[in-house]
Amino acid sequence: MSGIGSSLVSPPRYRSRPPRPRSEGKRTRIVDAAMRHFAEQGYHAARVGDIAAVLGIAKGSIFQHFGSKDGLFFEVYKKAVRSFPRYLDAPVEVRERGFFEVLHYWLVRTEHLLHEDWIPYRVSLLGNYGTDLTLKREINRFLMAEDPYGTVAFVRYGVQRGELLAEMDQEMMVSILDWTMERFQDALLTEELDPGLFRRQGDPQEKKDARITQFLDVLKRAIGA
Amino acid sequence: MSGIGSSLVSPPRYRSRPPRPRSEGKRTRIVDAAMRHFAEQGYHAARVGDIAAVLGIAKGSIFQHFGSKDGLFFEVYKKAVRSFPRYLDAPVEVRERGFFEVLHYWLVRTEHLLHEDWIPYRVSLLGNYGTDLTLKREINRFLMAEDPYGTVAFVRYGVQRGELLAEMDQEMMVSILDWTMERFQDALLTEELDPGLFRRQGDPQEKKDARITQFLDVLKRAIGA
DNA sequence: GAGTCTTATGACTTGAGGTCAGATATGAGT
DNA sequence: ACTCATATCTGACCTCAAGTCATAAGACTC
Repeated sequence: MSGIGSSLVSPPRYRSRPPRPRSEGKRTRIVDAAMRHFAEQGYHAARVGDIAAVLGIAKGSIFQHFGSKDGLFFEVYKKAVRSFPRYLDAPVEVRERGFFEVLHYWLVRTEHLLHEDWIPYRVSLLGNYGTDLTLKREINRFLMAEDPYGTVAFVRYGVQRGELLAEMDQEMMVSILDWTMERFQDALLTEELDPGLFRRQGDPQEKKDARITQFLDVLKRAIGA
Repeated sequence: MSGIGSSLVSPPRYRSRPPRPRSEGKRTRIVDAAMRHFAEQGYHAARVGDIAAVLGIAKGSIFQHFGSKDGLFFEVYKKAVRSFPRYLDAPVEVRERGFFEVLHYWLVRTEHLLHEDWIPYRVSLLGNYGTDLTLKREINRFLMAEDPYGTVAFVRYGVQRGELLAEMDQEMMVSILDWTMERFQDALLTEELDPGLFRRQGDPQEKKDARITQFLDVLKRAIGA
């Protein structure tokens, strides 16, 4: 844990310009193996040496490519988050039914996506709550810069359709949506990934559905037109 | 970072029953020094050895008392959070003006409290976002068990006064309040403690007040009667 | 003041992140 | 093919902080 912010982002010095294809491929393989490892072990328990061993390469190699454990995790986190769908990626017929139908679609859907591949979800959980404030700052910068879930566009969409309050500050609505959706999904997901991490223990399916509906009602009242 | 959950909570084995007064006093002194140190350095950069050095005691002593760095931090975190006021600690005249006036009171007030003593706020930030999922789980258990801000009682108060929706699940309202208040306060506070940690950079005071009003409006719509 | 329990000490062990000089591969130019 | 420059890989090595533990010191009881 270096703590030097800059070393997090800037890759090794000799990377003067062109990332050779061989290098690019190896980076990808490292990130994939690391993603799995972080997801399984958690940030602290994960060992860079173990990741190298799994890949059959030298530990030093990983540090050449990513500079530090932080740096490696940051790449892993970005890849994980980028693999998630954006709000407006919902099917057209869902989108046509409106803003809150899209939200409903994704809330229900998240659970299925989780079962298909829980690894990136665990990584995003780690990035959001389980690393270090220094890293968290990088992560927040990334989330603000990329808006990976497309929340901004989604809110604009809701306003254009007249489903969201036109007179409310859009940035406020984006924040509210980000905050509550993240927490609500964490609460749903961690029942399976990390029992006890957030409120409540596993509920039966019908209660989950009821909670989703209830949660959407709250949101509708909060920012709906 | 042991990762063994139990070692986190259960202090050293020989603590069969009665915590002698001498021991209790020393624990307190260690926790206070550690709180300052964690707040200043962050979780990872903080060194148990440094804390011991400041106190002029042996590092081993700290481990005797708290078992691990995690264990020490957990105590520090609990103390920090317990030092915060509960919602219903607001002055009577504010309480009489109603649920949302109490919220407003604390949102404005938080900034002042922060300036008086930023240390526990930073520690709570560390506990919420900057340590480890294992520790985070303990922390969430603690928050659920103790409800240190008195959110449950506060929501009940709002319902009794007829200011909150009687027909909505109270636990849902508690969650919504916890989630959004925490994040909103983080956003306000970290502008000063950790610029760039959350959305937006420092705004002028009048914009902050406007945001508070706006945020309260959202909450009123969301869960208000 | 002997005996017993509690607490403090600091040298020691462990182990993971990180470094770097040298070995090795790659690819272009001739 | 051969050379040479550049990119990449390696693994022994270093650093440093968490955590351990045998021993010493203190405190309390009778």
